[in-house]
Amino acid sequence: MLDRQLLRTDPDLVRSGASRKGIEVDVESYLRLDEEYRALLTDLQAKQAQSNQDSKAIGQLMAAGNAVAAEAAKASMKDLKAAIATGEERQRELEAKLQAMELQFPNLPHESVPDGFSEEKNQIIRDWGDIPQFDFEPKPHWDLAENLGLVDFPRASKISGSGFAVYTGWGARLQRALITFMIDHQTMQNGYAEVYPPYLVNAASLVGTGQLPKFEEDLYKADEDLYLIPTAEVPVTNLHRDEILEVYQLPMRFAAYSGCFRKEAGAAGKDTRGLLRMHQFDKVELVKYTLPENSYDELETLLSDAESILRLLGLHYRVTLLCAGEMSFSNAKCYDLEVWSPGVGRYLEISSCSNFEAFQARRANIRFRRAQGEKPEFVHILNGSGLATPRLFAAVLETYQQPDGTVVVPEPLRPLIGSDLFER
RNA sequence: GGAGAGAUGGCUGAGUGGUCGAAAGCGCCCGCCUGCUAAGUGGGUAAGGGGGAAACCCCUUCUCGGGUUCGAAUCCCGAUCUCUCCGCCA
Repeated sequence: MLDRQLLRTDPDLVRSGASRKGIEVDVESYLRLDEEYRALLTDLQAKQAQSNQDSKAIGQLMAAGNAVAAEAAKASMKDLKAAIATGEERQRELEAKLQAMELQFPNLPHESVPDGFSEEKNQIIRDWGDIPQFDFEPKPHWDLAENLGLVDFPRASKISGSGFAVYTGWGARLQRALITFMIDHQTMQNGYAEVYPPYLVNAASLVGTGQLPKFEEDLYKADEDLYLIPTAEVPVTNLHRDEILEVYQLPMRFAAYSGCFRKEAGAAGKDTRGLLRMHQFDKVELVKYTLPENSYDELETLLSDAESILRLLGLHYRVTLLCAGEMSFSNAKCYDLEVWSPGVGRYLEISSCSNFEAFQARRANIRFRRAQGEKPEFVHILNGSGLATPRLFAAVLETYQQPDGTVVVPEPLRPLIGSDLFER
C-alpha cells in the first residue's frame, strides 16, 4: 500500500513508478473518490458534532426533570439523525472502495533499480566461484537422485500428483541436513532470531504481505479464511501486525524454516522437471524490520547472509539486480540469487532478497515510535530466502557428482549427514 | 465436538444507559524537593481521521460486526479470541 499523502500530492510519481513496472494505474478515479470522501466526511462530522451536542442537551433536560422539553428536542432531531445515517452509509461505501483501490497500487521501484521489462535488462551484480568443469557429461539432478534412490518421483505423483517429491533414505537425510545447516547458520552466525510459524494463516495476514487480494489463484485454500502459506514470509512478517514497536527493538531479524505451498498455476511446462518447481517445498526465510533510513544497508547484508550459504557449500552462483518490470508487485528493490546447475546447464533462481520499504508495513500496520510522544512511523520490511531447498538440493547433487554417478557430500554437511559420499 | 466464564488505555483493574475517551494503581515523560540513590510531591501521558498557517477545534474507536435508543463500555443479536470443565486425539 502506498502513502495516501503521496497519492494526493504526487500522483505523477505513482503513475510513472507503476509504469516502470508495466502497470497502468488509475490514480484519477482514486483522487476523485478521495475528494468526495473528504467533503462527505467534513459535512458528516459537523452533523455528528451537532447530534452529540443535542443529545447532551436532552440529557440535561432529563436531569432537570423537564420531560416535555426533552421530548420536543428528541422529535426535532429526526432529520439530523436521518442525514447522519445516510452519510455514514455513503462513508462506508467510499471507504471500502478507496481501500480496495489502494490495495491495487503496486509499490514503486527505487531509483537505483534499472528500467526494463525482460530478463535481459536485469543487471548482473557479481558472481562467485567458477562454473564447475567436468571431464564427463554432468547429469541433471533428477537422474542422479533417481539412480541413487534419493527421490522417488513416480510414487510422489501417485500419492499426491505432479509437482511433489518423496525424499527417501539418504535423500531425506540430505534434505533435513540442508535445513538444519541453513537455520543454524542464519541464527548462530548471522544473528537472526529463529521462528517456527504456523503453516495455515488467515486472509488478513495474506493481505498484509500482499498475496491477497490480487494473487488468490496462487494459493491453496484449506478452509474458510484459512490458507496454506506460500512462504514463511507471510506468518513471520505478520508477527507484529497492528503493533507499535519501540525504536530500540529495531532492527528485528527473523529466520524461519517452513514448508511452502504454491499452486504454480500457469507455470505448467516451464522448469517443471525434477525439483525445479514444486507445489510443496522447504525454505529458510529471512525477514527484517528496520528503520526507514537503514533499510537499503540492511538489504545488502540480507543478500550477503543468503549468499553465505552458497559460499559455504561451494556452489557457483551469481547475483542479479532485477529491472523494474521484472520485480514483483510489492517490491521496491530486489536482488535474485542464481545458483549454477551443471546438469541443467543454467542458473537457477534460488533466492530473492527484497526491500518492500513501508509497503507491507502499511498494509500490515506495523509501526515504531522514535521517542515518547512522537507520531508512530511505519517500519521498513525486507525479506529473502536463505535459501530454498529443492533447487539447493539439485545444485548440490549436480555440482558434486562424480563420473561413476556417486555424489560427494559437501564438507559442512558431513557431520549432519554422517557420510561423505552418496552411492548406490 | 458439548457446557460454562470472560474480552476495557503500555500493564493491572473500576465502571449505576446521559458531562465516560473512561476511576484508581503501576509504568513512562517533564518539573519541584532531597549530599547521591530510594522515597516524597505537582503536572502530563491512546490510536486513527477531518479542518486549520498555527494555537487549536471536531469526528471515530472500551475485541469485531449488526441492532435498540435522542444518547451504549453499559441493553439485545451474531462472529472471533481467551480461560475452565467434559469428550476425542498426534
